[in-house]
Amino acid sequence: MKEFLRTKGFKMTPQRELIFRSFFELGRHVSVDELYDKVRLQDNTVGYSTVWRNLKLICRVGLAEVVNIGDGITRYDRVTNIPHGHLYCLKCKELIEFNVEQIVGMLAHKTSDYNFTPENFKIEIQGYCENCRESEVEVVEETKSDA
Amino acid sequence: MKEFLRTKGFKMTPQRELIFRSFFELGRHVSVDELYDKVRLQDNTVGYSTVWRNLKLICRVGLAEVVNIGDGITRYDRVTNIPHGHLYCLKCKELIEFNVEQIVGMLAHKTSDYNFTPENFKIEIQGYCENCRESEVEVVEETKSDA
DNA sequence: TTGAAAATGATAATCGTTTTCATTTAGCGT
DNA sequence: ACGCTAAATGAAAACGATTATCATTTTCAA
Ligand SMILES: [Mn+2]
Ligand SMILES: [Mn+2]
Ligand SMILES: [Zn+2]
Ligand SMILES: [Zn+2]
Repeated sequence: MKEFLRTKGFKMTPQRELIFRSFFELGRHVSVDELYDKVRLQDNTVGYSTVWRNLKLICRVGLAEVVNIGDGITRYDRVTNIPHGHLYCLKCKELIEFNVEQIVGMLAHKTSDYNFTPENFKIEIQGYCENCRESEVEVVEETKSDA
Repeated sequence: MKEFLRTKGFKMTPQRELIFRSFFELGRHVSVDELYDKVRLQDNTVGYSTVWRNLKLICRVGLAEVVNIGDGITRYDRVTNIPHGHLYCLKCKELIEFNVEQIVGMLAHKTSDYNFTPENFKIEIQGYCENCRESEVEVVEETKSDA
């Protein structure tokens, strides 16, 4: 990792190493606060700015990307070899990942119609998960009588 | 429109009427500030809060939905009969719409594997438009500094 | 070893969003 | 038409996540 960063022109530091390691341990959909908390468990001198900046760095070197589920909190998702989209449950806030390899392929083809060069694809579906499905109907019904 | 809102339990006001009309005149990807500016051209007594609240109302009654292109500004897009995705140019910030009717169909089918009930689909592709394609490489090199 | 460039940490600034609250208004029932 | 109540408004402040600032420390290549 140190070498990987060096070739990209960045230096390695103890804080950076801890932050990177902690991020990959957390794995998915990591917010700055979450990562900060995890990092502080091992070293409570690391600053918030440092965590934030390194999270951006992880993105810049292509190891993660931003995922925004609409709750106002920026989360960072490690980049996987297989592209995935997100199913976001509006009720329990669960975030399910699903394979979008084929769909990305089709989208990539579609963008060529616009002479557009894609860099990344975001496919996010909001709705209701298996468990929250029933209560969805109730909510809709309530909204009616509400009005 | 007045009747439409009344059936949903909302009142009509001169401000609301102006805001709704202005929103649909602007059409696509409208930020609060943009709408506020447009509204103020016709009535410079309308408050920012009122514009913001009515934009939310337009969403609540199903006439618009939030679109987030990652620049930190929430935009509101009128709901169209045909679902569309967005091509967002990372350089010139252009926002191109494209048809995703077929893809949404496939995604809807895919979600059933997860017993997930979709409510809405967000398909956003970041990249470089025709005009900005060449300078893409340079940009990546430049983006490497503190804060 | 050493100097330039980068990184850090504390803090403050920024900025879009949301809330608060006193006041006004819409529109229903009478 | 009138009065009432819930909704809507507008000014301002609160909020909160993100980003910038800056003095200090650290890395690493020469
Ligand atoms: Mn993910
Ligand atoms: Mn659009
Ligand atoms: Zn759920
Ligand atoms: Zn462009």
